[in-house]
Amino acid sequence: MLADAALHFADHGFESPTRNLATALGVTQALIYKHFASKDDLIERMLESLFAAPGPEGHWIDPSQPLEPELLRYYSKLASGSNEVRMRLFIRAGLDGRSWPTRRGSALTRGLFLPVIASLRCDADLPGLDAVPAMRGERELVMMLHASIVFLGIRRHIYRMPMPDTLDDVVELYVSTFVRGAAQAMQHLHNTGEDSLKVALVVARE
Amino acid sequence: MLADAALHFADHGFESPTRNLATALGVTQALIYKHFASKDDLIERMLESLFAAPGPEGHWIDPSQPLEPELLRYYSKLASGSNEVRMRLFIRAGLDGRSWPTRRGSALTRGLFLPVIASLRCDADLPGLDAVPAMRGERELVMMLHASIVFLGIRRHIYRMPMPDTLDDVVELYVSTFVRGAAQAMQHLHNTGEDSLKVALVVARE
DNA sequence: GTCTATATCCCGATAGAC
DNA sequence: GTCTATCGGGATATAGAC
Repeated sequence: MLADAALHFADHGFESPTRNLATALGVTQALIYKHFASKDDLIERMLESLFAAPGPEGHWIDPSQPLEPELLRYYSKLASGSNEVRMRLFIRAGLDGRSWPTRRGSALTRGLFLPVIASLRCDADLPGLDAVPAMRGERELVMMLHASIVFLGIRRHIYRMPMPDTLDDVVELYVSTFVRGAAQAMQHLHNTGEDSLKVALVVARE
Repeated sequence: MLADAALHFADHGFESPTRNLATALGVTQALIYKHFASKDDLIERMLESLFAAPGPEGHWIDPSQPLEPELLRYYSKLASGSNEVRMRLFIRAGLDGRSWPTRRGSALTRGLFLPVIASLRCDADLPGLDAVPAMRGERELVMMLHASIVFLGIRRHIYRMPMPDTLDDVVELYVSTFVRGAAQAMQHLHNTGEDSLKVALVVARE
């Protein structure tokens, strides 16, 4: 039931009347209020079921493996498995000031960005994260790749632009371009003097 | 008046009641219907005033100038001047299936992507666009940089994450990382055999 | 141009039968 | 669990005075 509600709200927005939702579910409007205290209660529980992922606690990228294949594996899966319902609700939630999108930030930093930074450091013969904490600039650097992949999903699922079935070729293009560019960017970040990009990253412990 | 309506709808969504809009404008609700045939008429004319920009017809990037400073100039301006109202309405319009977002695609290709591709070709000693038409992979490559910059605006204006006042340092990081990575990506794109990334780009004449 | 007043319909939510 | 029926408020849009 929550999954069907998600499908409906993803398409029609949270302001869609409960009567329309009920029709889509094949039940009467009144029944919704036997299961949920209010419309907002339904929406929040639906978002929770989607975004409060129990989530793998470990790293999504293995920093002990070569970086480029790891990124390819992760982002190919992300791009091909990118779910229209999830993405549209994630953006709608952001526009409406619901808190789910921002809550996921620290999980992303711990599961993805930090291991990628560790791997980039290793490849560039730079000190590990134990010796020198991750810097804001390093996170922004990894965010560059992440943003470009997520944006493929925005083009496909938010604007519904025509896209080929597979984006593996584009993901490969982005990952290889990033890895080559990032090697020099990492050197630059670690060699310059004081800089706002060098500020140590504070990662919420959740 | 349209500008004030834009401000209101950007925050509260297109479903916001006309009464609330009228209050924000400091007029009565009935007055809106003396100026606009319907609520949807008002919304469409507001979006038109924002997105049907007469627009500079020429290139936004000068392909005869060195690429990196040109990109820095263009994207610093885009990132710092990125307008919250415009961005939120652009995303809302996309979610609601309004046509303005997709209509702007070809202007972007002609004004930005094609000149950048021309400049990248030149730097890599590759044939010009007259000899070999722009390829899909080249546009996707430039899109990588574009997406990463636009995503900064999404973090700031859609999710309203705390961001520093200036993002010039991040823009500089992205542009330099891109330019270095793109040099090799361009060679790769032009040297491989048949590939979906090599398909010639069709640009709508508008 | 801007207002008051109002028609008509639709929304979220509840009551209560089966 | 699911339905029918309905309440009170709020939505878009119109009528008509100043």
